[in-house]
Amino acid sequence: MEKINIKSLAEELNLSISTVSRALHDSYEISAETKKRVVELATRLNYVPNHHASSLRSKKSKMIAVVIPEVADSFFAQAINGIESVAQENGYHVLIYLTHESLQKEQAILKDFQCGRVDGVLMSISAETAGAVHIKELMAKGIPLVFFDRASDEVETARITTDDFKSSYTATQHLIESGCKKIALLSVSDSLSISNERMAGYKQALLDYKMPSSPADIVLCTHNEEQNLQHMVNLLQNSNRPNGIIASVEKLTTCVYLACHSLQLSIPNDVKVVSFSNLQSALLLNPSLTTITQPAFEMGRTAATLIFKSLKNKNFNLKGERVVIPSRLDIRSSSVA
Amino acid sequence: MEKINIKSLAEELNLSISTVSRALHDSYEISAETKKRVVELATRLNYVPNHHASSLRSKKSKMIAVVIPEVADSFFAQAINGIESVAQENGYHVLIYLTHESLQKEQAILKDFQCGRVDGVLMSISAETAGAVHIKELMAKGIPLVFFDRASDEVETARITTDDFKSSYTATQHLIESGCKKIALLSVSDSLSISNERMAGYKQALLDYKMPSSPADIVLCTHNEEQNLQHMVNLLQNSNRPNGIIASVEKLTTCVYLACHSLQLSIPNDVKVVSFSNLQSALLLNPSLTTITQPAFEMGRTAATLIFKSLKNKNFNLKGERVVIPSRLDIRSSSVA
DNA sequence: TTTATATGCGGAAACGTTTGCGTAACAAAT
DNA sequence: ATTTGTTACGCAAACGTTTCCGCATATAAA
Repeated sequence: MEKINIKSLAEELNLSISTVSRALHDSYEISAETKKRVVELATRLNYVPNHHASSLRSKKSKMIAVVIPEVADSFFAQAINGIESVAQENGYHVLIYLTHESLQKEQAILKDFQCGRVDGVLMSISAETAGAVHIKELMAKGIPLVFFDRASDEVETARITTDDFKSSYTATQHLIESGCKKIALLSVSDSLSISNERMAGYKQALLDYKMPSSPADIVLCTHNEEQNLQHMVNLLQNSNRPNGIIASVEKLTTCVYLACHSLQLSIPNDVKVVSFSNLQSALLLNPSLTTITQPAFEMGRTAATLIFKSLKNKNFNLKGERVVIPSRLDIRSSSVA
Repeated sequence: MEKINIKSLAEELNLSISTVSRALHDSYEISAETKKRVVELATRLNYVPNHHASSLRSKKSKMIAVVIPEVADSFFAQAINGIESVAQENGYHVLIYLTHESLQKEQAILKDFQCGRVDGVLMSISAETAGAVHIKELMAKGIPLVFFDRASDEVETARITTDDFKSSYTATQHLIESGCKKIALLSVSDSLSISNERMAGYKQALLDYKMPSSPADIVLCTHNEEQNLQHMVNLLQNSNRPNGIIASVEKLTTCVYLACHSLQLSIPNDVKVVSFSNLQSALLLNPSLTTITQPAFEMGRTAATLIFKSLKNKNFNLKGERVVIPSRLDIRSSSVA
């Protein structure tokens, strides 16, 4: 079985290479009959166009990259689902890159994109990411980029987020109205805009309700489970412990529940809990967990939709695009009065 | 800023294109001094090699594809993590494809791979997948493929699985020893080898313990949550309802818990539950869930490791490779006597 | 002195496409 | 009869690499 490419098709049909190429692309310059002949032979011989050659020539890769910190979180898993579905609809392919919250990896990954490997990038920055030169450099090369969830404030481009401030405010408010007098916020970064938004919403709620706000109530967690658990235990066995906790990321829920369990503190009687979480199983927890559910799938979809819009329409400017998809507070047992 | 490629580097340095290329690849034919000059200029000018050109010429894409049914499951999320980590170590890139359990999509995706887009494929087949011509066709083109978790029996290649038969046997045994007299198995496919293994383990345990085995106890679930819930309710409000349930995939857990809750059946008193699940939050459920925890991350890692082994070493044969990584039964409240 | 051997580099083809430009044939308009 | 236009196609140049050759020069072996 010899190699089957555009050239061999052309020879077989006594046509030129260009005609075959155009026929396969359904060009208007080619007669219907010729098109039919070409397509027929192509399918018969099981012709599959070489993607590298066409990418090289056309400078379009038909690929987008998704750069995220981690995929172990159900938020990103659902987001990927959304992204992939849109990509498939548009005939695009999806590359996945995990930064593991490392700025250095993020830089290396973006740098590589300068070779034209991908036509566009969907990104949620790492917790470490402070500067943004690597992002700007990539965009300067003409590669469109849209942020979803975690965005960099230093870069002017589209960003799909959820209403972090508001949902955090609502969560805090909910805890206050449930009788909490001292509310702790578990954060995972002090630089991420998303974390700051959540923190701001929390603070604003405390302010509006004339609650004392102490810096000690804002706990910066790490990426080490054991360490976080220890943190939590320390926090909760303090005499001046909080009676309300907001976990600003899904995976911190486990620590809170475990710490409470080991200290024999009752949720929600001793301490009420609400968590930013997309866990399907939140309502099965003991007690069922009040969550701020983010529209992960939709965020993925709209981020992808937006990037394709800019890829199809070159003079569509991503700069001003700001899509905010609201989260939902699902009140369950962990926070009731 | 003019285009910066190998040619412009060569001109700038008064070297030939081939020399520059060789220098960048650290070829032995090039003097140390020349190499230094080239590399220095390359980094100074921020040169990034064009991946499409090199792939076209060298016929190596430095990409692998991961083809899975869904990513919403925490098993696949963790597996992706494992795969990506190994890929990054090897300088490879990871393409993600979701079949959404559709054979047709799976076929289209694999067909596309024939263009040389990827050097290798990691795959977990869809529940629909019966035949395997599309897989064989791809492998006939010389693209190595390794299965992880869900494999096709018709294809001779490496497969990374967990000990489905044994872990299912163990789970059943555990329920029997906890006093269950009638145990239902919730399956999601009657064709997937993995499902059949789990079913066989279950049946064998029943046999060994001289328990009656009824076809009605094996419930084939769908991909529709509502429908499954209804199924579950029907099953459990039957007068002859089971008092033990094994959920062979993670997402079925929710249905079971919800159905029990709505029927006011107590877990584990009225019905004991164990589930194949990788949910971090299993121990936080109400009651905490006994799980068969699959080594998802490790399975991803070894699958990836194996494919790279075959990519590096052309005469390494994947055919006979069978890696079985044991799952772990984590006994918790949902199944205690 | 001749013959090998290694070292360091350049020329040019090839990988499989896409695409700008040219052109033959024929019809319609002037 | 000439011009203009349309349709349908071919030629050949890119795209940026990798790699097979070839070819000097230098050193070592014969």
